[in-house]
Amino acid sequence: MERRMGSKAKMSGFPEWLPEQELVQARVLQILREQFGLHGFTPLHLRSVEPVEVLTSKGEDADKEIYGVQRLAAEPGTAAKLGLHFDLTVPMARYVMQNRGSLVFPFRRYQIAPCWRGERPQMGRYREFIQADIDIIGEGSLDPMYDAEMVWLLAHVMKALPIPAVQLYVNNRKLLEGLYRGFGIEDITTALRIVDKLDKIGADKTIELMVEAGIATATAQRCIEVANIEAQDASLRETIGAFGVSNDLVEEGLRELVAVLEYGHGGGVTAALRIARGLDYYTGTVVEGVLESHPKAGSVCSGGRYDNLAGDGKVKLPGMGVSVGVTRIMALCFHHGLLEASPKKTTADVLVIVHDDESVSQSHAVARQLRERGVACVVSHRASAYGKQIQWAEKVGIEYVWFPPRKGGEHEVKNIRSGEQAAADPSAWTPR
RNA sequence: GCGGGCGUAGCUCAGUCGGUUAGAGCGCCGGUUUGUGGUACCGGAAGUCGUGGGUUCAAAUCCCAUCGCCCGCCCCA
Repeated sequence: MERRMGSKAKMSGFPEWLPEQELVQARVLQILREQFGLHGFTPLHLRSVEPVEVLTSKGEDADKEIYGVQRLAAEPGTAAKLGLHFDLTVPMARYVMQNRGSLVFPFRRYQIAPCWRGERPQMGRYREFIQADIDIIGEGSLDPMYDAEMVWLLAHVMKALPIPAVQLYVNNRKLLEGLYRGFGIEDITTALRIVDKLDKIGADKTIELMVEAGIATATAQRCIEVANIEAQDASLRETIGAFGVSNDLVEEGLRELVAVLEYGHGGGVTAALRIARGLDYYTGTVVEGVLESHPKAGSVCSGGRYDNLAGDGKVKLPGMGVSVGVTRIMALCFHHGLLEASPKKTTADVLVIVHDDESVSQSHAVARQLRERGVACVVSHRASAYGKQIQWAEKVGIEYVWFPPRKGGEHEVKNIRSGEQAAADPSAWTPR
């Protein structure tokens, strides 16, 4: 059966990296796993597919971006009962509900996995993308202190990655809702959606839209004043106090938000009251991070508190989680040249030269000896001229070329960057 | 889902008021260099001009359709 795999065209929204890029991403993933592990989060792999009801129950218009999954042989015209998850939080909530009897709370886990959304692709926005998601779930209740800890953890993790600086912005939905209620706004969701466009369309247009939605001009103006607030410390209390709105939501939201700010970031996290985004299951703290150098490229990490995602009438399983948009980060960094692609296109550090067809097995023996000691290497694919073999090593970014002994001579290693060549012992030599 | 742009060699593109065998740079392969790369010079391979149809003596070029990719909106990692 002769069939060529795929077409040469890229599939929009399904990014695939080159080896040198993939190696950089692998490093990023490794750091994320190390950091998450350091904080006691357990890696947990959950399935990619969920019943459609599970995926849609917590997001109103999320259904149109969900990819349905069914057998090719399914009855034509039938709606898919299964869908690919669009984030890692919703499946995790389902899992925690199902296994709550076997889990120990507060439950911490992380998962790094692809997610799928059927949106129109663009730079940094894909239909398949890797997300690194980390959550902590409480049983009955979850101390607001965890909100602060998770935001701190997110800031810490982003700093540990080999990427340009990320600025984190936090807000609190209780605070916003409390203020908006205090202003007399009833349809909070609509108001927030409009205000969220402030950056793009400007204040005048925003007010116009709000008035169209039945909000008084003066009220709309106050909303915009709120949206413009930024703070890095408890001075936020006075700023908010000036609006003269006092209710439980405002008090609670303010307390939580200030707690996040004061968790020891030293100003690394900014409260920005314009941040209203995130999936709509968030109930309190919300956080969002952008690359300082490219804030308009969208958020590269985000998260928040969700008190009602998991649990039913009887059990309450509130959670706090954040996730890192690995694919978006990689795409932005590659596109804008924000980080060096790996100089290497392979994991090998050494290329073992093959002198001639008769000594191939000798070269393989050297390679085995090196690998036993953890030195990554490959044997040259062809006993061509040394220059050709060295050239191949150069092309894939291998720094060392190993010459097995000839005619009873010694092993030699050449560093092809420096040009240095010297005798070496395969049972002792290590790169660098 | 709505709006706009673009599909010519592996990559980036030139060529388009229709006219002989469709070009460049980079990359790739080979040679100068009788087995130790990177530079330089010389040579070579490589294209159903996205696809289908139409107009014409003649289409990469004009018309229609279709598919794909990219950008903006929406939304979000």
